[in-house]
Amino acid sequence: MPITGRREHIIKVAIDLFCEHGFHATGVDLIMREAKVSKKTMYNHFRSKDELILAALRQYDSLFRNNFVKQLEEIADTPKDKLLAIFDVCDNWFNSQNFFGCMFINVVGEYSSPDSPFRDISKQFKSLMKSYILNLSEEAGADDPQKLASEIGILLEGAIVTAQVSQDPNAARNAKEMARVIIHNRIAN
Amino acid sequence: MPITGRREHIIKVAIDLFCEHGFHATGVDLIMREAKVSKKTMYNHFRSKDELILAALRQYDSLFRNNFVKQLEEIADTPKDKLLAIFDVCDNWFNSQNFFGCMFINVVGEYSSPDSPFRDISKQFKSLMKSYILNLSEEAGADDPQKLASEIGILLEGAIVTAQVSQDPNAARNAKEMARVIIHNRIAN
DNA sequence: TTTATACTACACAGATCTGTTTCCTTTATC
DNA sequence: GATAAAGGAAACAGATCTGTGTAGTATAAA
Repeated sequence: MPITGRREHIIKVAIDLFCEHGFHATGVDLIMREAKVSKKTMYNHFRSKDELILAALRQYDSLFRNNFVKQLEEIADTPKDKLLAIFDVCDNWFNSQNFFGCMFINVVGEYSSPDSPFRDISKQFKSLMKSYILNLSEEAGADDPQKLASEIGILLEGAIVTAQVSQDPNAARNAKEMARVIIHNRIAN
Repeated sequence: MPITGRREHIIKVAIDLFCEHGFHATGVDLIMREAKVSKKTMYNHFRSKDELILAALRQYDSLFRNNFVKQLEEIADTPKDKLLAIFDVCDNWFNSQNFFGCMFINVVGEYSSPDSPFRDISKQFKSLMKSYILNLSEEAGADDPQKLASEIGILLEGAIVTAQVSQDPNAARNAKEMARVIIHNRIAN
């Protein structure tokens, strides 16, 4: 194990465990055991469990968004197609082995205090996702890009939760069909 | 305190605490303190914390659905109006003081094990909600009631999570507008 | 080779959690 | 009023959790 990668490695392991088992249920001991590092090392890199959670959320934030956009641009060219392709990327995500819903939705369920930093990061993540969608909506020539972006955002959240809780394999496809109708309805030409 | 209401009272208190703070973070001690009952009484009524969680989920399941349908029928008459009124009821819910998202979405975030009874109850709750929506879709004369019900369901989940995580006050209204478009698109006459 | 840094392994402290038990009091019923 | 069931208060057990401290080891740079 290269010395420089230790911190990143711990975060990576922590992300997986937090996603699968939640935040309170995932103990520091489990993380350090899975990451194969000593507790001393853990607390050398992170002052507390909360700081590790913070680091994990931050890392996952950029990781997820980069990956999401990358996949999107691989399978769609025009802004309008990209808006629709959001749900194709989701379909892959939902059917992947390690799908446990959205980490940010889940963390807000566990930490609802209005001044929790985890809430802030989650809200910011959703805001950044929406910004990207807004950009696509503008490029696609929507009559009201803000509204269309909000709507696609709701469809996205709805698909995620439906796939997670109802375990509906058609969640992404159903959301995509709605998106198609809405987009058609919200773009003049 | 009437003796017959003790069990119900504990469940009621537990529901509130589980909703606000989550399930792992809510200790048995806090519940018994808030409910003003001794630990003996708690464990006399519930074999374990898990059983209390189960009872809370079951109680909230019927409570929420009854209340939801009741509100719906108070403000809308026709099936089509009821489908739309779903999001008006949501708007009230989201703006209520004690809105911490959907208890069933939250519990699945904390207990993702495929054989967890909490998962089953959550899935069942979502299924029952969808059944009701499906009934309305049929009565409204939708071309494909199943599809419309699935779609309204996704909009509902999306609105809940958007209100909870993004704290968007327009979540319900935006979802309703989409519902209007979709319904118009899915009903022939 | 010396020295500083980061690591492992592990014991430990202190808090908290679930669940049990004890002792005593209240309450409902006969 | 006697009796039985249920509850309250609180100690307790045992597990688990976060976080610290110690002692010894590997590694990298001087």
